[in-house]
Amino acid sequence: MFKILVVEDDGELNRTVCMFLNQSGYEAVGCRNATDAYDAMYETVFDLIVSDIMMPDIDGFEFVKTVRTLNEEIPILFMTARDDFASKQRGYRVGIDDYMIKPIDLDELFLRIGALLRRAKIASSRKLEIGEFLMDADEHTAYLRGEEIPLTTREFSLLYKLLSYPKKTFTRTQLMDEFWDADTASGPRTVDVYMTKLRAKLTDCDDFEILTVHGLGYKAVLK
Amino acid sequence: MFKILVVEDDGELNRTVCMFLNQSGYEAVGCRNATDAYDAMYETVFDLIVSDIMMPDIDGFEFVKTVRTLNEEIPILFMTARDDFASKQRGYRVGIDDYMIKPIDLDELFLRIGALLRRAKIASSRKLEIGEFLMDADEHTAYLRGEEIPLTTREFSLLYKLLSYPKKTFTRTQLMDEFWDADTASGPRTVDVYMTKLRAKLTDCDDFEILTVHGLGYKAVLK
DNA sequence: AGGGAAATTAACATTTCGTTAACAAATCTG
DNA sequence: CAGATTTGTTAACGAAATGTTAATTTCCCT
Repeated sequence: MFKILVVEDDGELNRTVCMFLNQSGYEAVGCRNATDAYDAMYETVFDLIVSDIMMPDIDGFEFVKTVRTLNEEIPILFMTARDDFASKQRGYRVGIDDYMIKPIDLDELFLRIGALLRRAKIASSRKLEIGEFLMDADEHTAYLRGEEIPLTTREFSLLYKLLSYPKKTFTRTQLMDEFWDADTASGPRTVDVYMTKLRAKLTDCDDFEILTVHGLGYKAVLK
Repeated sequence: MFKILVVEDDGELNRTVCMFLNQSGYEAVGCRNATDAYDAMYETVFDLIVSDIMMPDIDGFEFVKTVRTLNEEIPILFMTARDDFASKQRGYRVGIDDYMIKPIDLDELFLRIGALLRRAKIASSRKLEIGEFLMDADEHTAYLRGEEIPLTTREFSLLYKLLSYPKKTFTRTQLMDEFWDADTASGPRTVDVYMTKLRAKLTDCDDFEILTVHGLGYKAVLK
């Protein structure tokens, strides 16, 4: 069971995110400000932090800075309001591991959290859920509305990767480096064929789609 | 968390820059002279140095020369009071990576630092944010007020480059050398077409603009 | 070894992108 | 101010990337 700390001063959003994460199999604790968050962290060891940037008193940057002096490893995901765009104090990049722009797409939040936990080698359950579509890396199966969609090994690996990092573009080479033997002689165009096959098998899935990034590769985007 | 050393004898500017960088999510340490800087570097490993040129006792050139004997990698950005071409040349000769002229535009400083860190491959994220405009190199996407602006590969590369070094003029040849194959037969006027296309796609963006430098090339300036 | 599934290649169709060329507009220069 | 040079813009063409299908090879399992 992974513990997630949600620091967000907007009560409604805080509640929404926590409820969603709890329903998704995580153990989420919500705090309305950084001070409460420090207290919570004093009591509990969290695996990941989701934090707002704009907060009264101590803002997200200050908060992260303090957290990082205590723990350099814990994955941190920032949430920022679109209005912050103008007034925002730049600085998405430092010390945090990922960020999302409000309004928060909960499915995407879930995927990003999964990816962060996996990357942090804290290995989360290897399930992936996007709307009515479900992938289970342990069972090596995919389901759409409860019905199994048979995928071959390659198909599964590729789709799982794309969906683990929604919107992120992968080149054919990146994908092949990861799932093919280093000494394989297969051409990069092989990937194209898999994308065609995946798209064909996923025509009934309205939760995401595989997009081509011309000249680069492919990415999955949630709908 | 990236650590930045700021070497500047003007106390007010030093304080301003450090405060700004700290608010932006970096960890900035200020020194008023080279000797103090050496001490600071003895204690801490920095990821980047911002240094004045004109300083009492040991000037910027001497300082950089010494730093480079110890660390050939660390990005160094010079700040100088006047647009002195000679010291600019001399700066690059002793191994600086970038150069800004006072008065320092803090937003621009932020972007340049980001670009340097990215180039040094230390930066965790490859996002670029200017006002309401956002570029994400991982997604290969650009957003204005949250709405995606579709860019082709070339368009993306060129804009990303220009915005990483605001106000810096790039010649058509420089840009083509970087993004076109070495053996390409394309003429430099090709770049013009992309600038037209970019300007057309960015008509709604008020945060910066692409300017022509007659007889030289193009640059992006923040507004 | 043989059958079947999966992986890969090859070939062709289709789409997208990059480039050029031509002319208009702007800018520089003497 | 006028000619020369540089740049802006557009549309059309050609090249390159991708989509798709089917045939061929490889891999696995019994």
